[in-house]
Amino acid sequence: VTTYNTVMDALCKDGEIAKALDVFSELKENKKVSPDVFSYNCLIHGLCVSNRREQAMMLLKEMMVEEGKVMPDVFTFSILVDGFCKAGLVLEARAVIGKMIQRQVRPNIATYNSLLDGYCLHRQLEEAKRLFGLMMMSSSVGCRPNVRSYSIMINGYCKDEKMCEEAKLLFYDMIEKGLRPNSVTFNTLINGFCSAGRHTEAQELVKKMCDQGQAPDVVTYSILLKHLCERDHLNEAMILFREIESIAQLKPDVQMYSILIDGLWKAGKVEEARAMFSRLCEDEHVRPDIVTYIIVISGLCRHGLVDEAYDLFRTMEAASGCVPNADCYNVILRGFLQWKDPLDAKELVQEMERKGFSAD
RNA sequence: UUACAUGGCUUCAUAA
Repeated sequence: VTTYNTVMDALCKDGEIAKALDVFSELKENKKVSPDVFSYNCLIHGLCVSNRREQAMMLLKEMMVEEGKVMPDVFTFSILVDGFCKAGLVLEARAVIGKMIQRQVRPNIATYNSLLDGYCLHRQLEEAKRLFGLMMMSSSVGCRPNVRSYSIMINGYCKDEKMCEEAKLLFYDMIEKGLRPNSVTFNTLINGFCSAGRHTEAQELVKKMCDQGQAPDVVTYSILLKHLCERDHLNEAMILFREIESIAQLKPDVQMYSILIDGLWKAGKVEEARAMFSRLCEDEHVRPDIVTYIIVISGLCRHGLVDEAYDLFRTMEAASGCVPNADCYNVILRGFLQWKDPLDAKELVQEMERKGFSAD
């Protein structure tokens, strides 16, 4: 079973749900081995990630109906709770928690963390605070907040520029409680301060991070780069980028490249933007993804270079295995509408319709 | 062998 599960998990994480489901039916028909709770959990996870929560719920039903077979565990329910929360369906998530309690399965810290995050993402900070408060009282839900819970709350507060003071309080509170902020916690807070325009404090946090033996990572630098670009400090951004490679010895990832490319396009530095995109394409550690293409295509369009944009649009799949999605079509369509013959745009719309995409 | 937190784009909506 373990072998089957490992395969299914890998398939799910690769987005190959259909194949994972095939392996699952094969496993069901197999006379020697049968699916266990791990098999169900990883499939349910895969289905949730690909927005197929209905099907995930069907699998849960299957587990609950068939007596004496495979019983859902904390993981099963928590995965579903997380799936619903990420989709903004907090009520459904709560219903799942209700179900698990009925089945005598105790929600654990991960279950609550998902719910906390769900509230935060859904702009229900008040609810998140309430739950977090409950978690802090040892008698109530039976699990105290951990580093992740704090990071989630800090992120929630940071969504609102006016609340980063509160975020900072939480940061000190966790240290007081003996929890060590990790790089995610730092990055979250640094991003919050940068977004609020409090760059000095952000820099102090970076320093504090180093002092505590947490070296800034790719995400930390991406955050700094992004805010430098947004403030039109492209030269500084480029200098920092070079230092990231030479001094910090970090390998830029797609997101970091994309941040820079976007910043360069938006600053009108056409040649530098092109050059950075070529660098990305030549870097064997990274591959441009759909977001990168959207950035470059919209950058080209913004500067009237629609033909070049269209060329890239048509070649991206062959070059990087990146299939244009609806957003990508819309970006090139906007370029056409602005710069080209309406008939060409019309043709594009028809192509979109054939693919089931709608123009916005 | 399975679940939970941080960084990238476009449009739109909301908020102001």
